[in-house]
Amino acid sequence: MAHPESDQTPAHWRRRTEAALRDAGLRCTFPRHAILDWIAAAAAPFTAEQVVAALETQHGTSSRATIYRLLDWLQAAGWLTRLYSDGTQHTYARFWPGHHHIAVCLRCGSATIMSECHIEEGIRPALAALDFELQGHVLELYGVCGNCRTHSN
Amino acid sequence: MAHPESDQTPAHWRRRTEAALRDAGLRCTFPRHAILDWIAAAAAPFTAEQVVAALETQHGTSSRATIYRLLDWLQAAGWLTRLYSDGTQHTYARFWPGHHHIAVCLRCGSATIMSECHIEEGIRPALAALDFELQGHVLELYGVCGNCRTHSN
DNA sequence: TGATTGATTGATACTAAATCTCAATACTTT
DNA sequence: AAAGTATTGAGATTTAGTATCAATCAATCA
Ligand SMILES: [Zn+2]
Ligand SMILES: [Zn+2]
Ligand SMILES: [Zn+2]
Ligand SMILES: [Zn+2]
Repeated sequence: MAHPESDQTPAHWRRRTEAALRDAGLRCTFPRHAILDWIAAAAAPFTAEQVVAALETQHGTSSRATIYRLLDWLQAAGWLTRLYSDGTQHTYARFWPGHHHIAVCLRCGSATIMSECHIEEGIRPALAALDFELQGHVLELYGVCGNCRTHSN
Repeated sequence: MAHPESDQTPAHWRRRTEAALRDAGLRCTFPRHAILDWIAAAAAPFTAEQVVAALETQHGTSSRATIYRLLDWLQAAGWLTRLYSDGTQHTYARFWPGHHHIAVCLRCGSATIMSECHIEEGIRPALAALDFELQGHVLELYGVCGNCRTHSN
Protein backbone atom coordinates (compact mmCIF):
# COMPACT_ATOMS: atom_id res chain seq x y z
CA MET A 1 0.00 0.00 0.00
CA ALA A 2 1.37 3.37 -0.97
CA HIS A 3 0.33 5.20 2.18
CA PRO A 4 -0.34 2.90 5.16
CA GLU A 5 -2.80 4.62 7.45
CA SER A 6 -0.41 4.39 10.37
CA ASP A 7 1.91 6.75 8.53
CA GLN A 8 -0.74 9.31 7.78
CA THR A 9 -0.01 11.59 10.69
CA PRO A 10 -0.11 15.38 10.39
CA ALA A 11 3.65 15.48 10.80
CA HIS A 12 4.12 13.02 7.97
CA TRP A 13 1.66 14.95 5.83
CA ARG A 14 3.72 18.05 6.50
CA ARG A 15 6.95 16.42 5.32
CA ARG A 16 5.38 14.75 2.33
CA THR A 17 3.68 17.90 1.02
CA GLU A 18 6.93 19.83 1.23
CA ALA A 19 8.67 17.06 -0.69
CA ALA A 20 5.83 17.03 -3.22
CA LEU A 21 6.23 20.76 -3.80
CA ARG A 22 9.93 20.30 -4.44
CA ASP A 23 9.31 17.32 -6.72
CA ALA A 24 6.94 19.46 -8.75
CA GLY A 25 9.69 22.03 -9.20
CA LEU A 26 8.00 24.51 -6.87
CA ARG A 27 9.88 26.41 -4.22
CA CYS A 28 9.39 25.96 -0.52
CA THR A 29 9.18 29.61 0.32
CA PHE A 30 8.52 31.17 3.70
CA PRO A 31 4.84 31.94 2.94
CA ARG A 32 4.28 28.36 1.81
CA HIS A 33 5.95 27.00 4.93
CA ALA A 34 3.62 29.03 7.08
CA ILE A 35 0.55 27.72 5.27
CA LEU A 36 1.65 24.09 5.40
CA ASP A 37 2.49 24.47 9.09
CA TRP A 38 -0.95 25.82 9.83
CA ILE A 39 -2.74 23.08 7.88
CA ALA A 40 -0.65 20.35 9.49
CA ALA A 41 -1.63 21.70 12.90
CA ALA A 42 -5.33 22.02 12.10
CA ALA A 43 -7.46 19.74 14.26
CA ALA A 44 -10.41 19.75 11.87
CA PRO A 45 -11.38 20.62 8.30
CA PHE A 46 -11.09 24.30 7.49
CA THR A 47 -11.91 26.95 4.91
CA ALA A 48 -9.54 29.13 2.92
CA GLU A 49 -10.75 32.19 4.79
CA GLN A 50 -9.89 30.54 8.10
CA VAL A 51 -6.31 30.19 6.91
CA VAL A 52 -6.32 33.80 5.76
CA ALA A 53 -7.63 34.98 9.12
CA ALA A 54 -5.18 32.84 11.07
CA LEU A 55 -2.13 33.93 9.11
CA GLU A 56 -2.88 37.61 8.74
CA THR A 57 -2.30 38.12 12.46
CA GLN A 58 1.21 36.74 12.02
CA HIS A 59 2.60 39.80 10.32
CA GLY A 60 4.48 39.13 7.16
CA THR A 61 3.55 35.58 6.32
CA SER A 62 1.15 34.85 3.48
CA SER A 63 -1.30 36.90 1.50
CA ARG A 64 -4.79 35.79 0.50
CA ALA A 65 -3.66 35.16 -3.07
CA THR A 66 -0.79 32.94 -1.98
CA ILE A 67 -3.07 30.97 0.31
CA TYR A 68 -5.71 30.38 -2.36
CA ARG A 69 -3.03 29.41 -4.85
CA LEU A 70 -1.44 26.85 -2.57
CA LEU A 71 -4.77 25.37 -1.49
CA ASP A 72 -5.71 24.91 -5.12
CA TRP A 73 -2.42 23.23 -5.87
CA LEU A 74 -2.62 20.92 -2.86
CA GLN A 75 -6.16 19.97 -3.78
CA ALA A 76 -5.28 19.24 -7.39
CA ALA A 77 -2.28 17.18 -6.28
CA GLY A 78 -4.40 15.14 -3.87
CA TRP A 79 -2.96 16.51 -0.61
CA LEU A 80 -6.22 18.20 0.31
CA THR A 81 -9.77 17.18 -0.41
CA ARG A 82 -12.80 19.42 -0.57
CA LEU A 83 -15.63 18.15 1.56
CA TYR A 84 -19.27 18.10 0.62
CA SER A 85 -20.67 21.27 2.08
CA ASP A 86 -24.02 22.99 2.34
CA GLY A 87 -22.28 26.31 2.89
CA THR A 88 -20.93 28.77 0.36
CA GLN A 89 -17.27 28.30 1.01
CA HIS A 90 -15.15 25.27 0.28
CA THR A 91 -14.10 23.15 3.24
CA TYR A 92 -10.76 21.40 3.01
CA ALA A 93 -9.32 18.42 4.87
CA ARG A 94 -5.83 16.98 4.77
CA PHE A 95 -5.71 14.09 2.36
CA TRP A 96 -3.35 11.72 0.53
CA PRO A 97 -3.15 11.20 -3.19
CA GLY A 98 -5.24 8.28 -4.41
CA HIS A 99 -8.66 6.92 -3.66
CA HIS A 100 -9.70 7.38 -0.05
CA HIS A 101 -12.70 8.47 1.93
CA ILE A 102 -13.15 10.73 4.90
CA ALA A 103 -14.95 10.00 8.15
CA VAL A 104 -15.83 13.26 9.86
CA CYS A 105 -16.72 13.37 13.54
CA LEU A 106 -19.82 15.48 14.10
CA ARG A 107 -18.75 16.27 17.64
CA CYS A 108 -15.05 17.23 17.45
CA GLY A 109 -14.81 17.79 13.71
CA SER A 110 -11.79 15.55 13.25
CA ALA A 111 -11.48 13.91 9.85
CA THR A 112 -10.08 10.43 9.47
CA ILE A 113 -8.90 9.09 6.15
CA MET A 114 -10.08 5.62 5.17
CA SER A 115 -8.23 3.80 2.45
CA GLU A 116 -10.49 0.80 2.15
CA CYS A 117 -13.29 1.05 -0.35
CA HIS A 118 -15.82 -1.60 -1.28
CA ILE A 119 -18.51 0.80 -2.44
CA GLU A 120 -18.60 -0.18 -6.04
CA GLU A 121 -19.00 -3.89 -5.31
CA GLY A 122 -22.04 -3.34 -3.13
CA ILE A 123 -23.79 -1.02 -5.51
CA ARG A 124 -23.00 -2.93 -8.69
CA PRO A 125 -26.33 -4.81 -8.98
CA ALA A 126 -28.38 -1.64 -8.67
CA LEU A 127 -26.22 0.11 -11.26
CA ALA A 128 -26.43 -2.85 -13.60
CA ALA A 129 -30.21 -2.62 -13.41
CA LEU A 130 -29.94 1.01 -14.50
CA ASP A 131 -27.43 0.18 -17.23
CA PHE A 132 -25.12 2.79 -15.71
CA GLU A 133 -21.38 2.45 -16.24
CA LEU A 134 -19.73 3.56 -13.01
CA GLN A 135 -16.49 5.51 -13.32
CA GLY A 136 -16.07 7.08 -9.93
CA HIS A 137 -17.73 8.19 -6.73
CA VAL A 138 -17.64 10.58 -3.81
CA LEU A 139 -18.31 9.15 -0.38
CA GLU A 140 -18.12 10.93 2.94
CA LEU A 141 -19.02 9.43 6.28
CA TYR A 142 -20.43 11.24 9.30
CA GLY A 143 -20.63 10.04 12.87
CA VAL A 144 -18.87 10.20 16.21
CA CYS A 145 -15.26 9.17 16.69
CA GLY A 146 -14.16 6.77 19.41
CA ASN A 147 -12.31 9.47 21.24
CA CYS A 148 -15.39 11.63 21.59
CA ARG A 149 -17.54 8.70 22.71
CA THR A 150 -15.17 7.59 25.46
CA HIS A 151 -14.31 11.04 26.76
CA SER A 152 -17.55 12.97 26.79
CA ASN A 153 -20.38 10.49 26.93
CA MET B 1 -41.46 1.86 -0.12
CA ALA B 2 -42.51 5.47 0.20
CA HIS B 3 -41.41 6.56 -3.25
CA PRO B 4 -41.03 3.68 -5.70
CA GLU B 5 -38.51 4.69 -8.35
CA SER B 6 -41.02 4.12 -11.11
CA ASP B 7 -43.07 6.98 -9.71
CA GLN B 8 -40.19 9.39 -9.52
CA THR B 9 -40.82 11.12 -12.81
CA PRO B 10 -40.37 14.86 -13.25
CA ALA B 11 -44.15 15.23 -13.60
CA HIS B 12 -44.70 13.42 -10.34
CA TRP B 13 -42.01 15.48 -8.64
CA ARG B 14 -43.84 18.58 -9.87
CA ARG B 15 -47.15 17.51 -8.35
CA ARG B 16 -45.62 16.32 -5.11
CA THR B 17 -43.60 19.47 -4.46
CA GLU B 18 -46.67 21.61 -5.01
CA ALA B 19 -48.58 19.46 -2.54
CA ALA B 20 -45.65 19.66 -0.11
CA LEU B 21 -45.73 23.45 -0.28
CA ARG B 22 -49.42 23.46 0.53
CA ASP B 23 -48.97 20.93 3.33
CA ALA B 24 -46.36 23.19 4.86
CA GLY B 25 -48.84 26.06 4.85
CA LEU B 26 -47.04 27.85 2.07
CA ARG B 27 -48.84 29.38 -0.89
CA CYS B 28 -48.50 28.15 -4.44
CA THR B 29 -48.02 31.54 -5.99
CA PHE B 30 -47.38 32.34 -9.60
CA PRO B 31 -43.63 32.93 -9.13
CA ARG B 32 -43.32 29.59 -7.30
CA HIS B 33 -45.22 27.81 -10.02
CA ALA B 34 -42.83 29.17 -12.61
CA ILE B 35 -39.81 27.97 -10.64
CA LEU B 36 -41.22 24.49 -10.03
CA ASP B 37 -42.16 24.20 -13.70
CA TRP B 38 -38.65 25.08 -14.76
CA ILE B 39 -37.03 22.64 -12.35
CA ALA B 40 -39.39 19.84 -13.34
CA ALA B 41 -38.43 20.39 -16.96
CA ALA B 42 -34.68 20.53 -16.32
CA ALA B 43 -32.83 17.69 -18.01
CA ALA B 44 -29.80 17.90 -15.75
CA PRO B 45 -28.62 19.36 -12.44
CA PHE B 46 -28.59 23.14 -12.40
CA THR B 47 -27.47 26.17 -10.42
CA ALA B 48 -29.56 28.92 -8.85
CA GLU B 49 -28.18 31.40 -11.34
CA GLN B 50 -29.31 29.21 -14.21
CA VAL B 51 -32.85 29.43 -12.89
CA VAL B 52 -32.50 33.18 -12.51
CA ALA B 53 -31.24 33.55 -16.07
CA ALA B 54 -33.92 31.29 -17.50
CA LEU B 55 -36.79 33.01 -15.72
CA GLU B 56 -35.73 36.61 -16.13
CA THR B 57 -36.40 36.41 -19.84
CA GLN B 58 -40.01 35.48 -19.09
CA HIS B 59 -41.03 38.94 -17.99
CA GLY B 60 -42.84 39.09 -14.69
CA THR B 61 -42.18 35.70 -13.17
CA SER B 62 -39.74 35.32 -10.31
CA SER B 63 -37.06 37.51 -8.83
CA ARG B 64 -33.67 36.31 -7.71
CA ALA B 65 -34.68 36.48 -4.05
CA THR B 66 -37.76 34.36 -4.62
CA ILE B 67 -35.76 31.78 -6.52
CA TYR B 68 -33.08 31.48 -3.85
CA ARG B 69 -35.72 31.27 -1.13
CA LEU B 70 -37.61 28.47 -2.82
CA LEU B 71 -34.47 26.51 -3.66
CA ASP B 72 -33.45 26.69 -0.01
CA TRP B 73 -36.83 25.48 1.12
CA LEU B 74 -36.94 22.63 -1.39
CA GLN B 75 -33.47 21.54 -0.38
CA ALA B 76 -34.29 21.60 3.32
CA ALA B 77 -37.48 19.66 2.69
CA GLY B 78 -35.62 17.01 0.69
CA TRP B 79 -37.06 17.85 -2.75
CA LEU B 80 -33.70 19.03 -4.03
CA THR B 81 -30.22 17.86 -3.21
CA ARG B 82 -27.03 19.80 -3.55
CA LEU B 83 -24.36 17.90 -5.40
CA TYR B 84 -20.72 17.69 -4.47
CA SER B 85 -19.04 20.37 -6.51
CA ASP B 86 -15.56 21.70 -7.10
CA GLY B 87 -17.01 24.94 -8.34
CA THR B 88 -18.11 28.04 -6.53
CA GLN B 89 -21.85 27.74 -6.89
CA HIS B 90 -24.20 25.11 -5.59
CA THR B 91 -25.53 22.58 -8.06
CA TYR B 92 -29.00 21.22 -7.42
CA ALA B 93 -30.75 18.08 -8.61
CA ARG B 94 -34.35 17.01 -8.16
CA PHE B 95 -34.63 14.65 -5.22
CA TRP B 96 -37.12 12.91 -2.96
CA PRO B 97 -37.26 13.13 0.82
CA GLY B 98 -35.42 10.30 2.51
CA HIS B 99 -32.16 8.49 1.95
CA HIS B 100 -31.18 8.19 -1.70
CA HIS B 101 -28.14 8.60 -3.87
CA ILE B 102 -27.54 10.23 -7.20
CA ALA B 103 -25.87 8.74 -10.26
CA VAL B 104 -24.74 11.54 -12.55
CA CYS B 105 -23.92 10.89 -16.19
CA LEU B 106 -20.67 12.60 -17.13
CA ARG B 107 -21.73 12.80 -20.75
CA CYS B 108 -25.31 14.07 -20.78
CA GLY B 109 -25.48 15.32 -17.20
CA SER B 110 -28.65 13.47 -16.33
CA ALA B 111 -29.05 12.54 -12.67
CA THR B 112 -30.74 9.33 -11.62
CA ILE B 113 -31.96 8.78 -8.10
CA MET B 114 -31.08 5.46 -6.49
CA SER B 115 -33.03 4.37 -3.47
CA GLU B 116 -31.04 1.28 -2.66
CA CYS B 117 -28.18 1.72 -0.25
CA HIS B 118 -25.86 -0.94 1.11
CA ILE B 119 -22.97 1.37 1.86
CA GLU B 120 -22.95 1.07 5.58
CA GLU B 121 -22.89 -2.73 5.54
CA GLY B 122 -19.83 -2.87 3.33
CA ILE B 123 -17.87 -0.31 5.26
CA ARG B 124 -18.81 -1.50 8.74
CA PRO B 125 -15.65 -3.57 9.41
CA ALA B 126 -13.33 -0.70 8.55
CA LEU B 127 -15.32 1.69 10.73
CA ALA B 128 -15.36 -0.79 13.60
CA ALA B 129 -11.58 -0.92 13.42
CA LEU B 130 -11.53 2.86 13.80
CA ASP B 131 -14.10 2.77 16.62
CA PHE B 132 -16.18 5.23 14.59
CA GLU B 133 -19.94 5.32 15.12
CA LEU B 134 -21.48 5.95 11.73
CA GLN B 135 -24.54 8.19 11.65
CA GLY B 136 -24.85 9.12 8.00
CA HIS B 137 -23.09 9.51 4.69
CA VAL B 138 -23.00 11.31 1.39
CA LEU B 139 -22.47 9.22 -1.73
CA GLU B 140 -22.53 10.37 -5.31
CA LEU B 141 -21.83 8.19 -8.31
CA TYR B 142 -20.31 9.28 -11.62
CA GLY B 143 -20.27 7.44 -14.89
CA VAL B 144 -22.05 7.13 -18.22
CA CYS B 145 -25.73 6.31 -18.51
CA GLY B 146 -27.06 3.56 -20.73
CA ASN B 147 -28.71 6.02 -23.04
CA CYS B 148 -25.46 7.81 -23.79
CA ARG B 149 -23.58 4.55 -24.32
CA THR B 150 -26.07 3.17 -26.82
CA HIS B 151 -26.65 6.37 -28.75
CA SER B 152 -23.28 8.00 -29.16
CA ASN B 153 -20.65 5.31 -28.79
C1' DT C 1 30.74 36.75 -6.71
C1' DG C 2 27.52 39.18 -9.45
C1' DA C 3 24.38 38.81 -13.38
C1' DT C 4 20.57 36.43 -15.38
C1' DT C 5 16.41 34.23 -15.43
C1' DG C 6 12.16 32.82 -14.11
C1' DA C 7 9.22 31.74 -10.17
C1' DT C 8 6.75 33.91 -6.45
C1' DT C 9 4.56 37.31 -3.88
C1' DG C 10 1.01 40.55 -2.34
C1' DA C 11 -1.58 44.93 -2.64
C1' DT C 12 -5.35 46.01 -4.95
C1' DA C 13 -9.03 45.93 -8.25
C1' DC C 14 -12.54 43.18 -9.82
C1' DT C 15 -16.33 39.62 -10.54
C1' DA C 16 -19.97 37.05 -9.23
C1' DA C 17 -22.72 34.39 -5.77
C1' DA C 18 -25.64 34.81 -2.21
C1' DT C 19 -27.95 37.39 1.41
C1' DC C 20 -30.44 41.26 3.40
C1' DT C 21 -33.86 44.98 3.61
C1' DC C 22 -38.18 46.76 3.54
C1' DA C 23 -41.97 48.98 1.32
C1' DA C 24 -45.44 47.36 -1.82
C1' DT C 25 -48.53 43.73 -2.93
C1' DA C 26 -51.38 39.63 -2.67
C1' DC C 27 -53.76 36.39 -0.27
C1' DT C 28 -56.83 34.68 3.85
C1' DT C 29 -59.73 35.16 7.54
C1' DT C 30 -63.14 37.43 10.21
C1' DA D 1 -64.73 45.47 3.91
C1' DA D 2 -61.13 45.42 7.25
C1' DA D 3 -57.49 43.32 9.53
C1' DG D 4 -53.80 40.35 9.62
C1' DT D 5 -50.31 37.55 7.46
C1' DA D 6 -47.48 35.74 3.78
C1' DT D 7 -44.97 36.93 -0.26
C1' DT D 8 -42.64 39.53 -3.51
C1' DG D 9 -38.88 42.03 -5.77
C1' DA D 10 -35.72 45.97 -6.64
C1' DG D 11 -31.73 47.18 -5.10
C1' DA D 12 -28.07 47.53 -1.55
C1' DT D 13 -24.76 44.80 0.71
C1' DT D 14 -21.64 41.18 1.94
C1' DT D 15 -18.46 37.89 0.82
C1' DA D 16 -15.81 34.21 -1.64
C1' DG D 17 -12.91 33.82 -5.01
C1' DT D 18 -10.18 35.51 -9.22
C1' DA D 19 -7.21 38.53 -11.98
C1' DT D 20 -3.47 41.86 -12.48
C1' DC D 21 1.08 43.18 -12.45
C1' DA D 22 5.03 45.56 -10.61
C1' DA D 23 8.26 44.35 -7.02
C1' DT D 24 10.80 40.76 -4.94
C1' DC D 25 13.08 36.50 -4.36
C1' DA D 26 15.82 32.30 -5.20
C1' DA D 27 18.30 29.19 -8.05
C1' DT D 28 21.72 28.74 -11.56
C1' DC D 29 25.34 30.34 -14.45
C1' DA D 30 29.42 33.18 -16.18
ZN1 LIG E 1 -14.72 13.31 17.68
ZN1 LIG F 1 -14.46 4.60 -2.75
ZN1 LIG G 1 -25.96 10.22 -20.24
ZN1 LIG H 1 -26.64 5.50 1.45
